[in-house]
Parts: sequence; structure tokens; C-alpha cells
Amino acid sequence: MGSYTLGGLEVSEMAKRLRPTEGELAILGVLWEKGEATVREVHVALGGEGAYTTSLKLLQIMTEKGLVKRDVSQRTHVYRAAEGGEKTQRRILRDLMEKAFGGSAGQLVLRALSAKRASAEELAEIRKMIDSYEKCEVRSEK
Amino acid sequence: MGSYTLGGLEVSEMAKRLRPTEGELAILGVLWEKGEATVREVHVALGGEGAYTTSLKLLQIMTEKGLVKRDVSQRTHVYRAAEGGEKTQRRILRDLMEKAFGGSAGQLVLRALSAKRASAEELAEIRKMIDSYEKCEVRSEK
DNA sequence: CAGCGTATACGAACCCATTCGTACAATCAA
DNA sequence: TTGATTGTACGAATGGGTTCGTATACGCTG
Repeated sequence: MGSYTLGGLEVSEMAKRLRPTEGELAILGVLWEKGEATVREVHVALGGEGAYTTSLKLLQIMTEKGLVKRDVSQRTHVYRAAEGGEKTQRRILRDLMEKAFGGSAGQLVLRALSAKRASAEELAEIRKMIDSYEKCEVRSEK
Repeated sequence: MGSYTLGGLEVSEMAKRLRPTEGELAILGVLWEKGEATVREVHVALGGEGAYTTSLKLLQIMTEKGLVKRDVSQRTHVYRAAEGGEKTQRRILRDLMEKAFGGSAGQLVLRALSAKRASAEELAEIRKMIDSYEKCEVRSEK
């Protein structure tokens, strides 16, 4: 109850409900960057290809799913992402970890670094994060 | 030609063709671990839930897609993953990078590390990888 | 006020992944 | 040999995501 299985893996309904599809993710990317946007703004930010109503429909579905919040006070509705990008990204990565990396964050990270090089600034940031992790480790092992 | 757009992002047909679905990924996980396996072995490794023919069908579809190779010399077919796990994992991560992290490996890695803690051994490995990256960076900047 | 541009709402079609049932061939045991 | 078991092949139903066309309402401008 509250969960189902697929390919032998358990996935909570909640996680599924908030797991954006590919098209939804593209829209969320726009909203995360802009903060808020109208359907038209989203549509042009996505390249303006395809029908306008396709973007509209997707935004409407996302509203139903709770992925975005909508301001209806004006004729032209304004949308915002329901969740910050970081939270959603973490959820997606946790999901992928389970599905394709045996639940190991380290394996995923190693593969990501070998898949594409990160900038020097980002590498430094990653190192800093590992440092703070390892400091915490020493403390907890004492 | 050879590519299509979705949500404003370009995705090559090749990448799509080799992008496993969720169910396919679960099966690939089994094959990567075992090296090779029959339908039955895959099915029980997946928990044995659902109909046996579901696993069979998926394997057949994956054969068509070229995701797995099949040895038909015996009555009971034996399957192997067409690609190694590392290559597929890299492809998946590169894809996710584009879709949800603005193409940045560093952002993905940072988010992954904040999503779930990696083991001390893995952290050490990651650090080593960054070291070798940065060494190379110095060399190329001179 | 009439008409044009732009907005939302929504149904219908389409494709794809997943699941299952059924048909049928091969193998093994009684 | 006959029946049970185990295998593959494959059609069909289902569900979800995506796309588009159409209907309809709002607001502005002539």
C-alpha cells in the first residue's frame, strides 16, 4: 500500500507522483531559472517549436500533479515550480541511484565524472564537500 | 534527420535507441551482475513477481532494440547485455546532465553527494579522480 | 459594436512501455 | 507413448506522456 514494484524495485507512490517526466523537466528548468513565467514565456524559452497549446496542456497537467503552482488572479496565468530545483534534482538522483547504481552515490559520482569533465571551480567545490564529509566521518568514528 | 526535439532539447536517435527504460534497466542490472542469464534466471532475480512471460517479452523487445544479445543455439536462450554497464551508465548520466543539470557534470555530482552519502572508500576514490583531473588541468594551462 | 489577437479548457489521437493470456513446440518422466 | 512441465512467440489490453485541433472567453482597437 502506498507503493508498487517494478522490475523488483520498490518505488513509493509519493516519489512517483513528484518524479517529473522529460517534458515536465524541461519546463521546470525554465521555471527554476526564471522564478516564474507565463505559458507564452515558457513556450518561447523552450524554443517555440510545436504548438503553443502543447506547452499549455503540459503546464495544466503539471498543475494537477502539484509540480507547479499557478497564479490565476490575472487573465494570463503565472506559473512557479512547486519545489526548488535542488530538492527535485536530489530526488531524481536518488531514484537513479537505486535503479542503475545499486543505491551507491559514490558509483554514480565516479561514473558522472568519467562521463564528462567538470570545471575547475566545480571540482574545487566537490573537493570541499568531500572534505567536510570526511571531517564528519572522523568525528563520528571517534 | 537522425534527431528530434523534445522540450527544446535535441536528442540523437542513437542515444534514444540505447537509452533503456526502467524495466529494461532492471534486467540489464541482472545481466551486468551475472554476465549472462536465461529468462528464468532473470525473472527470479527480479523477484519472480508478475508473469514469467513479462520478463520474456521484455527480453525479446530488448533483443530487437539491440540492448541485449541472445544465444539461441540451445532451446533455452541465454542473454547477455550488449554493452557494459559503465558505458550505459555514462550515457544515462550524460543524458540526465543535459535534461536536468544544464549540462554540468559538477552540478550533478554536488547534488548527488548531497542526496546521499558515499562510503569512505568511494569518497577516497572520488578524490583521487579529481586529483588526476586537476593535475591534467595544470599541465594544459601552462 | 465588430473583429482580431491572445488566452484557457479540453477532447482525441498517437506512440511507447508494460503486462498478461494464449498458442504451440520441445523435453522429460511415468 | 502420453501427459506434465518448461520453453518461445506473439497478439491484445492497459496506462501514461505528448501533441494537436477546436471551442470558447477576454481585451483591445478600429
